[in-house]
Amino acid sequence: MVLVKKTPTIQDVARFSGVSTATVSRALSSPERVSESTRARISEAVQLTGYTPNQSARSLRQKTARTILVALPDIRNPFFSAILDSIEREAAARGYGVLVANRFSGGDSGRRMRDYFLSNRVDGLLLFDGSVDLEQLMLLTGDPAPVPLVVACEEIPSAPFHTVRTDNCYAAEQATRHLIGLGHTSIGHIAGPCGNVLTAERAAGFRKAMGDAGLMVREDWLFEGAFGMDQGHAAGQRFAALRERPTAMFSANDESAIGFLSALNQHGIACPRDVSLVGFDDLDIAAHVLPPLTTMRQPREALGRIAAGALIDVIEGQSRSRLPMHMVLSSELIVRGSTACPPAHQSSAAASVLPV
Amino acid sequence: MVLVKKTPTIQDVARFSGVSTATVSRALSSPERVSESTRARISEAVQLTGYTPNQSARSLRQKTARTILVALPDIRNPFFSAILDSIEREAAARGYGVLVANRFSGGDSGRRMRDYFLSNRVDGLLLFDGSVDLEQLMLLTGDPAPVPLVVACEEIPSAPFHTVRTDNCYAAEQATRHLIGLGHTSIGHIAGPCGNVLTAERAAGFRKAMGDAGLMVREDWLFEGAFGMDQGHAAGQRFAALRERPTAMFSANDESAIGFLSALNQHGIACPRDVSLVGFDDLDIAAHVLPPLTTMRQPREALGRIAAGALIDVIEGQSRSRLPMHMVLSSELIVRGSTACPPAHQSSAAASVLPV
DNA sequence: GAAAGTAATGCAATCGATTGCAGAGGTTTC
DNA sequence: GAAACCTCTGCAATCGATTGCATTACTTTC
Repeated sequence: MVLVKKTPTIQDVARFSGVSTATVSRALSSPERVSESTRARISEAVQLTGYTPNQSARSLRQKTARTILVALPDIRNPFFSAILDSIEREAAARGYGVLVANRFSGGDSGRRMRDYFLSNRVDGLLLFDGSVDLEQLMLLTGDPAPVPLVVACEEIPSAPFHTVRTDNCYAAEQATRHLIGLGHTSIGHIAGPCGNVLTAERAAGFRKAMGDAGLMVREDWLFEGAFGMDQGHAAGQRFAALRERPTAMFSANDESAIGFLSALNQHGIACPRDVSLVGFDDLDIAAHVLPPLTTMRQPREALGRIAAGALIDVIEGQSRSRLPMHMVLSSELIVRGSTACPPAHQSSAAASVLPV
Repeated sequence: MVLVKKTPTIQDVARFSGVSTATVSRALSSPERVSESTRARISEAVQLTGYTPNQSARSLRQKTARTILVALPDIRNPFFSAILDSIEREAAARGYGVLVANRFSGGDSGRRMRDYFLSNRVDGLLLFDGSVDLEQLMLLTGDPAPVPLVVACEEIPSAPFHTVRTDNCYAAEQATRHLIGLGHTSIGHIAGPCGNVLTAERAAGFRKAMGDAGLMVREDWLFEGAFGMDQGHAAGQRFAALRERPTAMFSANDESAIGFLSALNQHGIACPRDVSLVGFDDLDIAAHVLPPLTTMRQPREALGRIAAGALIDVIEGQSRSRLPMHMVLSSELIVRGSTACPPAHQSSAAASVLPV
């Protein structure tokens, strides 16, 4: 009694409109090659049957999947989830689906990626995780014709791919200069996980700004935040235990900074009175912690959009240049309440007043 | 000179191992049907050629995509990104890919979903967005054989699908009781966006706990937080402007609560001294704001894992029951620093002491 | 008015894996 | 020793859309 409706195929449409499947296919993909009247009959039949092309059949024939793979280190990180949002939007607008592969590092990541391509599930890869083993993937094709791949955020030096990233080094420099401009001379740094390219770049920017200003970088004022709130908190604990503390800190990301802040509070260290703090990323939360966090805003929406667009351009062979392009987006300093002049300034001002 | 390596097919493996493609196929999918020696030769050839089955061909023949579609209202929301993380893990473990469709509501959502199924791109749908139009999707098949679909978080009453969710109403009740247990009698509520099922359930739990305790719910102490930090902040502004304020607030989610907190701080209203605050979700950030947020922890990891598992069971026809199952996970109260006894208690205690 | 050109359409091969059916060769059963 | 029954394997159809080539029926050109 139950009428099992088969999902309509191109055959059904062809039968309904009294033409061959070839004509139906052409009517849908290159309408100008089909006469007006036939086209009308076909689109009527499409309406009637509710036909949608079978993607598997199309993929098999055309060897494209109309799907991209996004490999992320940790999707729970709000930094990445915002990017994924804009990737998804751009991809959907261009008719591509988005497959996510999370925590995409570790031993067999190369093989897993390779399988995605070999099994024809995806046309391209958007890689946000620099720790992935690319060697395996590179085996896929000869060197001169690598798989469509765009590397985002992380830098993979000398690889023949487009990259999209923000200028971490310069941004870190700017963040540090902001503190220096406020009068701070003793400044520490909460770094990311070691081995990470971002960590290295941001630390380099910090050192550069310090060096340019003729300030010393004290190794005991460098903490590892590893990009997590808990690790930032731990850094805060160690900070509180210092005999001599810097008057300002630059954190390599907002999450570390927020964890750091919460530890400060536990120890009765006030921000920005006792210590100024600059974060990195401008997560939504940054404006809402106490005090609101001064931070370097990363253009997350643009990053995802541009990376996805570039990848699809490569897939469709529309990439403007044959050579790998390296796109660098710039960050913006957002000054909020977590930075102020150093207490030393005030006391030295006081000192210079009192003796008079 | 460039050797274009074609991606290896089952034909190549067959040729290498001197058997037919049928045997190779069987060796890979049901090894027990192939003799030991042949199997060895085949797996050697697989190694040698680096063969991976073409998923499009397989999908076409078997009418399965080994992919699920996850429809989310907003992936940037950390609540959802944590769930997506566990979905992805569970799906990957069972050999399924995860396609994400973000902001999956609005006019044509039904048609978009229908197309995903009709085009054979996905085998099932994990729906986190109650505002999606299911009618269109239901047209796909007869009523008795609906598409594999699991509805998570949101409740769609009387629909013939498995659902996985947390007991929002009871959890909200518990959260409110926690405040009542501390001695609060004037309690307000920051609600979610109106029209949302979660909003309604959490508000209902709030009202239930208040009613059970014989407490009045004052309509001017109900704010709309709409689940965003900015809206929570706005609610905080309105709270600060009240002539008479409640001594405690229950917020329908952590983000609203955090926005609310930041507004309180701007107005010099101290939490928990002047007002206690309970959130909902236990985002990572909740432990790191100031004061650390008391909140109802949602079992996010379990939610994603169970929902994905249930969906794949349905897809593979292993679903234990033919009837829709309604799984309800329970939440846990995490008491942190944002809740305390009401100031009224202290002053009344003081009052009762002083006159003596 | 013949040759050439063009527009619209159909035929049938093709993509790569799966699977129903059948056959070959061997073993068990009575 | 014939019938029945395995086990292992191959043949060829099949899934649904795309596309190179061929065909038909006009139109244009000189």
